[in-house]
Amino acid sequence: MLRAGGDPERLRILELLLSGELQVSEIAALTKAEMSTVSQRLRVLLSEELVKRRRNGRDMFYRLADSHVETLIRNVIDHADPSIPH
Amino acid sequence: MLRAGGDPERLRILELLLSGELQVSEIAALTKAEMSTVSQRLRVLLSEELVKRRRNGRDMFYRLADSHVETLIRNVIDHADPSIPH
DNA sequence: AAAATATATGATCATTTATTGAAATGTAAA
DNA sequence: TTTACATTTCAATAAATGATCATATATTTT
Repeated sequence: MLRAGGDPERLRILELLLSGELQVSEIAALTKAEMSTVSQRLRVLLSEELVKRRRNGRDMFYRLADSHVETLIRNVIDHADPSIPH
Repeated sequence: MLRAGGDPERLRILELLLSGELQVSEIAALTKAEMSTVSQRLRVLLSEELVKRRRNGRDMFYRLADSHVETLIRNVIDHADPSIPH
């Protein structure tokens, strides 16, 4: 699970999801990566249950899996830079 | 930082340190690994500031770096298996 | 049903990362 | 001041990981 969050690009996705649901294309745009790359990254995060997803028509919306994950990400950010307010 | 904790063997060391300080030889014995291997793992944890160390004579004692790390580890354990009491 | 859009999958390849034994370092004891 | 002990570093090999691309699947629109 930590390993899944351990890649900078995947962590970046988790951080983006702190603000709410996003679809793959949105994440691709925000992180400037190919959709297939993003899809791969999401697959890893999904397999470690760091994120969940729901389908809406042809879109797939991803979100953080639960409050543990949210706590974890915030905790990591705080450890990395305690000066950033929560 | 997450990557440092993302290796199962290194995470195992962090878990052991939840209970308090340990010296390298103790960790080696507990995890059944070569001391040089343990030393390498500790170096990674140290470089990401997940652990700190102090020297006492020829022994080197390692401990978790701070409360963030402790929170992080407990949070990970809880996410992995919420049935384990804290 | 075909076309268009959105996402997922699998294979490959380059890069990173981990492990190990041997040599080196630092500390204390004889 | 030699010897022993604990830990670290080094260099080499072995293994795991991530990016990319071509292809596949799913859903909606026409």
